[in-house]
Amino acid sequence: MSAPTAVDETRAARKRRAILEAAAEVFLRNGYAGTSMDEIAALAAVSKQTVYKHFADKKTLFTEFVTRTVDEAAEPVHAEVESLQDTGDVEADLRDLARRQLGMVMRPRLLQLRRLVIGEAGRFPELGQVFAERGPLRTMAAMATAFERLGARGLLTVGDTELAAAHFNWLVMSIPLNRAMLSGDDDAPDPAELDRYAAEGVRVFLAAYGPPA
Amino acid sequence: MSAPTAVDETRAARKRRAILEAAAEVFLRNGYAGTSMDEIAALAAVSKQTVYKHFADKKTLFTEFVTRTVDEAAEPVHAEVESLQDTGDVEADLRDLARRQLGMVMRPRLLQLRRLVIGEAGRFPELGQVFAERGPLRTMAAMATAFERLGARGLLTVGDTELAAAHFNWLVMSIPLNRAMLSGDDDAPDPAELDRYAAEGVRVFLAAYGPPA
DNA sequence: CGTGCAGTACTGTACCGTCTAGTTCCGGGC
DNA sequence: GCCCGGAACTAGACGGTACAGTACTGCACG
Repeated sequence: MSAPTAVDETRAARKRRAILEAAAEVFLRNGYAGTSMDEIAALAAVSKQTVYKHFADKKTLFTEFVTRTVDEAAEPVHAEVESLQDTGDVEADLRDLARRQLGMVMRPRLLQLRRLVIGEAGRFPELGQVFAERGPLRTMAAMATAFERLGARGLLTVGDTELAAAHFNWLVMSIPLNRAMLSGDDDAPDPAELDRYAAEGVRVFLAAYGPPA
Repeated sequence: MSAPTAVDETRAARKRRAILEAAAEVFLRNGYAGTSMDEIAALAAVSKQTVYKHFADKKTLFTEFVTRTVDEAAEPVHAEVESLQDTGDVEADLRDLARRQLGMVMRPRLLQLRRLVIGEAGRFPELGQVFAERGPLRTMAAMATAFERLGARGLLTVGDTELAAAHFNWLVMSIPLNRAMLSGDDDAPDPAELDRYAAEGVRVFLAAYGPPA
């Protein structure tokens, strides 16, 4: 009967969640300055009083929403990386990993969030930091340790593993991600295209960091 | 005596320029929604009436400012690329090119502009398109033709020249650029660091696209 | 039955775009 | 060199709207 919404949740907690969900939608659509608290309250089907009961002010609600959303989005990405270091087929598994990460990063919601955070980075620098640290930086750190292990097994030739991880990451993601940042269009791009970017990125990566000839 | 301001300029043209310069500063600092026309007028030392004489409304002023700034910033980047195709030392010249482009893209003003355009891409998609087309896309297209020539000369091994240009571009720029996008900090990064990103990017690029062994 | 919430009015501020009234600039005729 | 007429500009008020955050009343849910 009840949607994804957990039923055994105090009324207050339910309201709080409704507010955060509404805030997400409106902030992502209209930006920080373009969003009004009235609109959020209306969309959450909640009185403004209640909004201010849960969140001190607009800024607090905004930062709460951003950090929360970053965490939700970042979580599933890291798990994938772990399994990489025990791979038997480096190329195939790298390609798989690349493709999956691309799929994650290019989800419409995450694209919108990235745009929002970048746009406000000058005014909310701490949000940019949160986004970077809990998102890409954490993933790349995990990747760097995996690369280190693969290097020890003789399957990769990496000097600076951090740099290699960054190169891998951006070889795969840069093209579609940067295009998406500048075009307002958030629809998921053609999967075949993403396949291609993943494969070509991995190819270039392995040419530079592959096992010694 | 007279500052960079050209003296032989009609009064109207002078005012117009003052308005655009003020708009640049305020928009870049406070974003579109966070900027008021009063503030621009005040900073330009001009009455609001005059602002509206020159620009129909806020949106018009904004788009005019963005397209103008994009053009100014993009121009010097393209010239560099041309000379590449006649190079004698591919690696050295690629590294040089990479380093110079990095220096261009990482200028504070251009970083702020990029953030602004990305942040508003959902609401002003045409601006994102302008930015992309007159900026990175044009540079990459020029690079692709240079690569084609270098391929013909046997100095590179490129199949898809467009893809190779994109890979080159992002191998060099992604790391510092994406960091800058998310940290609010626009100060030019350590030059030695940029040297390193240029060199390492070129190294990886040549491993994949270098002359046949 | 009492607390938490809806509904809504309210305060104070800010802003866009227009308007008015007075002032300065500037080129052309003498 | 001097003056005039019109265009451009200044300064600020103003209407209309929107918004952040507060206050208050009554209702219904737990």
